[in-house]
Amino acid sequence: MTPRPADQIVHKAAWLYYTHGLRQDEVAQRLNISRASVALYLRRAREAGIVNISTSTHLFCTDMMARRLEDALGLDTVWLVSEGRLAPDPAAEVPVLAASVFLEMVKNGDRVGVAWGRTVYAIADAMSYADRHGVSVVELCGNLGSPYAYRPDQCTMEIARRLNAQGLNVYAPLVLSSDALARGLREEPVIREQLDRVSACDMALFSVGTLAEDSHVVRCGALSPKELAAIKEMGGVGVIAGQVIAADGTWLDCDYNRRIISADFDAIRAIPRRLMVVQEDEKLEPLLAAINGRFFTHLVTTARIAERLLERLNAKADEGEPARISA
Amino acid sequence: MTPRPADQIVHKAAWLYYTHGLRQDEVAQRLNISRASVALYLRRAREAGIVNISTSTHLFCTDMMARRLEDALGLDTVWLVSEGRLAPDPAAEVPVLAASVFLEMVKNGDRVGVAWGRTVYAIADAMSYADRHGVSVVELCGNLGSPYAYRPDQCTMEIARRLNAQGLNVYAPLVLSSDALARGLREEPVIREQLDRVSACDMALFSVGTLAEDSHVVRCGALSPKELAAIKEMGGVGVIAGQVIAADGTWLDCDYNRRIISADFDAIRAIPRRLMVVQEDEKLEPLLAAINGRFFTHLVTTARIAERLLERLNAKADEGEPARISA
DNA sequence: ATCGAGAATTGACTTTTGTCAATCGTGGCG
DNA sequence: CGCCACGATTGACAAAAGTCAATTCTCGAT
Repeated sequence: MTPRPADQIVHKAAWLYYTHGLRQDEVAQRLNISRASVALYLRRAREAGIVNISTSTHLFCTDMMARRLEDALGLDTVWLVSEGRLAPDPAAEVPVLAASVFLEMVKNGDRVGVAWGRTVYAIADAMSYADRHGVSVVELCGNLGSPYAYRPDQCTMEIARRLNAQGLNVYAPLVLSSDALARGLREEPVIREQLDRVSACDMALFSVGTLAEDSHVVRCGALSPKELAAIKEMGGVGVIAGQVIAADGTWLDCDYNRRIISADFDAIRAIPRRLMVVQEDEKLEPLLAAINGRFFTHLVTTARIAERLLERLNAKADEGEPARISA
Repeated sequence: MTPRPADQIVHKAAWLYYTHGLRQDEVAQRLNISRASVALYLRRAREAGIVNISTSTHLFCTDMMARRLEDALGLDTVWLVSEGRLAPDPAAEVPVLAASVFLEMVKNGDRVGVAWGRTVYAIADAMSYADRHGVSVVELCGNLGSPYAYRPDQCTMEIARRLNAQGLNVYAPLVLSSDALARGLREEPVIREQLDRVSACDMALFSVGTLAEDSHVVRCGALSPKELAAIKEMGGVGVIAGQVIAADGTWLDCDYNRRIISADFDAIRAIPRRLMVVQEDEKLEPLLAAINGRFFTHLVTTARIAERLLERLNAKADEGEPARISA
């Protein structure tokens, strides 16, 4: 790869400025260009990810509530955003924090599984560029062909781009029209292989979906309002990687779930580090279900949700039913 | 590591400033402190590693290496060609890159000194035509009368033609049969004047030669295999503008060198911009010698050579002998 | 050769950041 | 209880960085 002269000078300016700590006018002098150009090049370097600036997320796991959640749920680490001067709207801050946490969690050579949805997309969007080696990003579930704004493959590819990693998509639709077809497709070697990659992941990133009329699965066309009602009737409370789960965190045995191409829940649970991100207050119930299903080991959410989570856990504990929830 | 309360505010300031891109005064307002404090906290955050600013190593690894070489050798600019789709054989790309680098470096009215050799000839060959005014191209050393393919005057004239410049040759053989004759010739006013032109050059272009059996100096007939062996015995490792240099970059005091008509090393070093071009892996040792002799300010070579160069420099530095190499 | 569109570059100006002496607050000690 | 010492904080100024309209350069089309 012969360097283009244009990039060369941008990189050089960034090197002198950030690595050597020269001032812009010194850089300009060295490169025989105007200081204004240096400022321009530096901006480009930042935008192109030649320079990475990351901030420690330590601040958000110092909360007492975060500690209590970790203990109560047996989680590895919990990060909480509380409202205050720092974050006028905590929910809006969640993807930003999640992006930083995610970057801190990804190590060189990792294989990372990502699900999809509005939350995951927002995280991808907030993520800064990072300089990882040998990372691959794989989809945890099938795709949606429709021209929906947050397509699974877009999430995957965008995150891969930011990590300078390889993106691997699943070449199948998320939801098929019949059980039989889905079963057949799952047995296809290509698809089989792609889904098997999941358990070999080093970490995973996902959110949990709700089962409301305006929820993601409905709006993206995977689930019709009529089906939705039936599924809720049967005990569905949330969505993990496209599949419906019951309140106890188990796979719901329903027609819809049988028509899905997605990672097996056991395969997901085999991934050592699994980051769950929850923004919306409405996701409390689905989140509780995900907890019961032991879907995640790390959590980023708002203090408000954490509070309500703890209330619910304590209530359960008082009723003498701690077995399921406190792992 | 429980954070001290004092660290909390540093974290917050860093988060708002670096992750959210607020200005210092905005951060100050949010945290109810003075902007001066924010500036102080941010400095601490950087020093404590709460924020991490790094330049990408993977995405621009050849650029990184170039920057490191520049730093280690105190060079003005280093350009590297690495293998890739564009250049299956990086060495073959070197003259092409060198030609465009050279053209960028030549300004109207410049006097350019060129040495000769296969590399320089290849550069001349790869050079596109440019419309410079008042440029003159002068030879850095005497000529070879023999019908050798890459004659010094051919290099000079070809480059002059491409630059629309005036070519000035040295009207003397490169190597004479006796010390005395060479000394006499050097005192000739015409020759004297021609060699004196060298230090008045604005830039120079050259490569460094090896001292192998099949090397340029041998094949062109300047040096017999027997003489070659003797010279290597005496510590010769490379050739600059027809003259043999030792590993430390100094002129080798030998019979051959005394019979040469070429530019004085101090005159060459007086030229402000000096472009060294190295294609072949075998030239590592001669190149190291040329570095020690501070013969060049700009370098075009392959990533492979750069890598080995850095290894060697680091090895030297570890042995506590950095004085010579890191200028 | 000439022209013009679009990109790159720059000088001049504004905004933001860095610095430091002066001030404030706090805890230890006589 | 007052006083001192010392780190934290700040206001004011200097330095550096950001911005943008004007200019120059580039390159392709006529």
